[in-house]
Amino acid sequence: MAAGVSAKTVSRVVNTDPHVSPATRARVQEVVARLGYRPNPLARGLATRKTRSIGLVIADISNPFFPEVVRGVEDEATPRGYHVILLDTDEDRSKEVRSIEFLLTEHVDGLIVCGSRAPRSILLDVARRLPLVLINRTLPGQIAWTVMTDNYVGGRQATSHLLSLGHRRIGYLGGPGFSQASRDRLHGYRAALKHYGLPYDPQLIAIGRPDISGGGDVAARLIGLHEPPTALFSYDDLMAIGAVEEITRRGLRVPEDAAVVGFDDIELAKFATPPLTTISQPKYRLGREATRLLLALLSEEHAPWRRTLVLAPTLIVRTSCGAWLRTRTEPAAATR
Amino acid sequence: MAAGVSAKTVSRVVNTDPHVSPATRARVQEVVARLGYRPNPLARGLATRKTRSIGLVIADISNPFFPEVVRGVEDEATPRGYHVILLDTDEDRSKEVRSIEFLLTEHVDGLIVCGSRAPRSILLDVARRLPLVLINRTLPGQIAWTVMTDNYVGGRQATSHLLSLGHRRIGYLGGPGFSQASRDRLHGYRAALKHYGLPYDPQLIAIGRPDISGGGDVAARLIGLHEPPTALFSYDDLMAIGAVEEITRRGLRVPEDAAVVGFDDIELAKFATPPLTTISQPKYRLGREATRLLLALLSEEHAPWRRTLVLAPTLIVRTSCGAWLRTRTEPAAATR
DNA sequence: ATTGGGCATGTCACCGGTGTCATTCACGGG
DNA sequence: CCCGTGAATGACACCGGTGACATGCCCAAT
Repeated sequence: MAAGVSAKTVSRVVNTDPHVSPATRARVQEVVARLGYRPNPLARGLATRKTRSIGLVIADISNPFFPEVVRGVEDEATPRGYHVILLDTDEDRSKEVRSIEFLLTEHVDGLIVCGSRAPRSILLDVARRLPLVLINRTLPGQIAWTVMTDNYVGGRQATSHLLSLGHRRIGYLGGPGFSQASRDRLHGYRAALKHYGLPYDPQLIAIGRPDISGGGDVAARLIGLHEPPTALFSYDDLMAIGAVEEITRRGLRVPEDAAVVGFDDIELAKFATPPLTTISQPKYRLGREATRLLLALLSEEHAPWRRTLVLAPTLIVRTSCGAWLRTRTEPAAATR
Repeated sequence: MAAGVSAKTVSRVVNTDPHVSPATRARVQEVVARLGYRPNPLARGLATRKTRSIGLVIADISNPFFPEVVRGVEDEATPRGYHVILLDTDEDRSKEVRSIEFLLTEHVDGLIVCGSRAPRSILLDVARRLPLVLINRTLPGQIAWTVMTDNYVGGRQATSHLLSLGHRRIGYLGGPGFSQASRDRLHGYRAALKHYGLPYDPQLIAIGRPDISGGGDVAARLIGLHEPPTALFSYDDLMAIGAVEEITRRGLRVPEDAAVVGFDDIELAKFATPPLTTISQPKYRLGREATRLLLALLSEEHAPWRRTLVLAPTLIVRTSCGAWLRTRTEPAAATR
């Protein structure tokens, strides 16, 4: 080549192979810099069967929960030379499956799926083919890894908060039925009821699209009940905001006529009217930890022995539950 | 191969080359389906020098403006078999340059840059190498294509709205100095002032990070002025919300003590307290049109002759300007 | 002086497709 | 009956790197 050296030696220099003499290395590096040479990732990928890319499948980039996760993933992956192929499933189960298939044929080195609704069997197949890290979902069989918020605890916290404020008829605005996170939160909800010795009434559970309009729809159904709930626990903040909107439209007030708790703690929750009491998830950290885990698996140094990393949720008390009306812990004026 | 046919013929079938007999085609297709064969995009890319991927560089995925754009891009690209490599520059100029370089070595077929702050010369170089579509930024020389909101008009609308409400001292919370969108909006602002026969006072202009805390900082500077403005026009909604926060913290009220207009019309604007009057950008369409344009360039059928597509912004009047205080067009209770 | 071992470097096939051109074959016209 | 023509198909090199292995060389041990 231009440096009077074989292609192979260039390859060695670029990949910092130790078996190169310092003199040659320096010479090659000089030429590389001068020519602005960049190895072709395609050729490299073809030869090594590694693309240094990871697939990231999320449910809906328009839901402010996900951009935080994406940032976490990127901030961890990019500095280590991995790039991220992001696919949005639009909360659609079959689209998620297609996205995953696409990423497989694209030969990503590993996969992160956040907010998965795909059938278990498919994910198991995938996990057998390449390293798979799930966010807020688990898989049986020690094949995939998981990073999640403790959704069960989060659901319990939210419900207990409402119960402690005196509510006895609490509705659950559930997310998609295929969502494990939604089911986990529901379990937490039931556990809290049980703890208070209250019966579980399936009538008070309704599921819908996890966005603002979906929240409105589901809330409308529960409010329309013969004996409507006095409080709502929502699968996510967007649905909660939709619910507040729906309640307000009916001329009722939040929290005086109906209390609402959300989940996620997106920025909107803080600025909504009234500011939304919610369960905070460590969104950025979920992305970051999932990626850290995935890259560790890829470097194969030491596959972490723990298959699941559980992060703690936090109850953020604002005003949509009227906690201050009774406990006076937070004055009404404290909007932030 | 398995179908008793050469690799080349399989290639022809997969690429729907017309020079294959129907019988052979059917046979090959059957085998392809049975074996679940998928062409390796890397090998293909190596041979054809086309990767069927496009790079998308955005400033900050956490800013709700961008996810909408991203969706637009994906919804247009994915169905046509292109995939999107998304990179976030964190509003950092040099990071943008690095991201673009990365995408070049990654051999994307084309590039979309949204919210660009990179030096003009670099973008010109890029545009000479591959099709480049910019969102909300232009380049001289008929080399790159542009899809943009009419930021000049948007700036004028916002400022005129405030002027029509009687404000005479209007501050501009500017975005990053390298942002053409911010400068364009400033020009609109100045044009509106001029139209009203008012002088342009550079003291009333301050720039900062285009996020909530940045908006708070910049607002604080303007409010601290000897003779503070009575209204603020903000580069984007996040800054506007930060400004409202800052104003409120000082015990002042919006809109009574200071009016605020934002830009973008993100969801937060609608739900903020008070609901934010803002200039709406067709975010999703920006992404969609940019991609449509880029893919048209890639298919080379007919490079569109118009280099620039300008979309119209819309003034959305809510309550943060107190328009209803004077005009009574929108009652105070109309939160949505 | 010979030999063996380790290091630096090169050779060559191969990753999995596609572009170019050659080959084969059927068919119609002279 | 022969030949030209065009359609179907295949052979082969190549895209740009890397893995496996070979080679050449220097030096220490015998």
